[in-house]
Amino acid sequence: MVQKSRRPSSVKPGAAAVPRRRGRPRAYEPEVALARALDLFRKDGFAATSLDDLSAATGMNRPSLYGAFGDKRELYMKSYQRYRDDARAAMIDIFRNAQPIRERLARIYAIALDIYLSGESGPRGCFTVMTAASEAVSDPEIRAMVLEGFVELDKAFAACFRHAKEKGELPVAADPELLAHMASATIHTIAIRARARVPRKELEAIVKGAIDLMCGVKG
Amino acid sequence: MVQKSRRPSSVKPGAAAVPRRRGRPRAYEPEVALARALDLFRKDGFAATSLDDLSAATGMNRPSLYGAFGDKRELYMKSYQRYRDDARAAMIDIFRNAQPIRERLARIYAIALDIYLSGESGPRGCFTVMTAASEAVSDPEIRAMVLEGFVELDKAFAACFRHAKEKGELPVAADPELLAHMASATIHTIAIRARARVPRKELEAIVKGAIDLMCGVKG
DNA sequence: TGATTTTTATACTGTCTCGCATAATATAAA
DNA sequence: TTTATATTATGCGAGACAGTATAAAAATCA
Repeated sequence: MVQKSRRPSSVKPGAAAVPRRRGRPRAYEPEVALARALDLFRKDGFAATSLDDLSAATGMNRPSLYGAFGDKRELYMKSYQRYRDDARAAMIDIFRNAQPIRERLARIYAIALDIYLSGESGPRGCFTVMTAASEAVSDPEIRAMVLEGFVELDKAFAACFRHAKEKGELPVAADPELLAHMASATIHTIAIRARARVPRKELEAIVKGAIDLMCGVKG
Repeated sequence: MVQKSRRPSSVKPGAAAVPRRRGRPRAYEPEVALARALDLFRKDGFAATSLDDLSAATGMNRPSLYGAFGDKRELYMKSYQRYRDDARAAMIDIFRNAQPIRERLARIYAIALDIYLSGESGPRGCFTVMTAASEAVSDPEIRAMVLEGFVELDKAFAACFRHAKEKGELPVAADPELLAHMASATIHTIAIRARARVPRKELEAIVKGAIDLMCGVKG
């Protein structure tokens, strides 16, 4: 459960030779460590995750953690950014390739459910929602990040609905921004319910109903 | 900021004489103390709220807290039950008196917003959602309470939509359970966004859009 | 080889944490 | 009064916690 302490000296052959750093080499890969930290934070949240836990999970001792990521709060914020980057990467081609709106929404929610339901010791939900529910109230900087997360999702959905409307898939009276809020609401409700271990089947039923309502049952 | 240490000896005149307890009288009223504890938990959550904080807020010293409510976890669970009782009480006459569905929903969401946006140091959102986002994953008993909270809300909304359908306010094709899930989703999204300090106006716009979508714009 | 640089490893510090043990206090009953 | 009971008040103790100081280790450079 620890990063292997001696990394293979192999360097990608074609890649430009990285000018070997000067001192003792790192025993960890920052990307891997950050992913492990994110795993922990997603499960228990900021306050209930100790530096000892983080140290054990990342295989880094305390001073290395500080050197690499700063204090606990900074590590949390970097973990959150990483979460957002991962989620964005998982969705990127959906938002790029234009498909029929219903298909598009179905794929988005399927990926969201994969993210929310993953985790060895139970589903972990959406990290944006978790952070909103905890640190966001008392920490302005974290609150700003969370708010940005909400807005980003709203905008992405709105773009989908606008596109669909132009294609004539939605009634002319349809309001893309409003529909986007409902699409986000659906994301939020399945994220929260996932943490209470509502089974995937039920969450999928909620998603299906939401799509029907937003796009019209006949589609 | 402390409960007055000597309570007025006045007993409700008409009420049956309470057979005075034997030992030293309590310096606190359990109901008041529980409300203060709930206030704290709603703001910072379980892990970030210390017994010292709780002691200060309730005006009870540590042993009294333990005597009255058990350990921190028990106090948290009792606070949560109290939250649910309060919310239920605030909604009771809405779910009893049958009104047009749109009016009914509007009133429910207005009360919900009052609850979510209250708090001296910023909006605190919905305690059910907060608990789902934190303790629910690792604590089965708390998870069960949270799940119950979701189900209770879903059922209450479903009853509203069923009633409206019988009255002919909704299309015959309308599915009350499905609409209930969307109504709950709307609750969840405004609860979460409230904690990120989204202004009330915006939350009200989301609510209005959701009602239009669920009930049909023409109403 | 020796000096320099960067990271790891160990251990420490002061603070906070929860839960409880003990003693003081205030009431009712005998 | 004295005794029994129920609460408050004080504070202890073992452990967890975040962050850091110091020393050892592993690499590059000269």
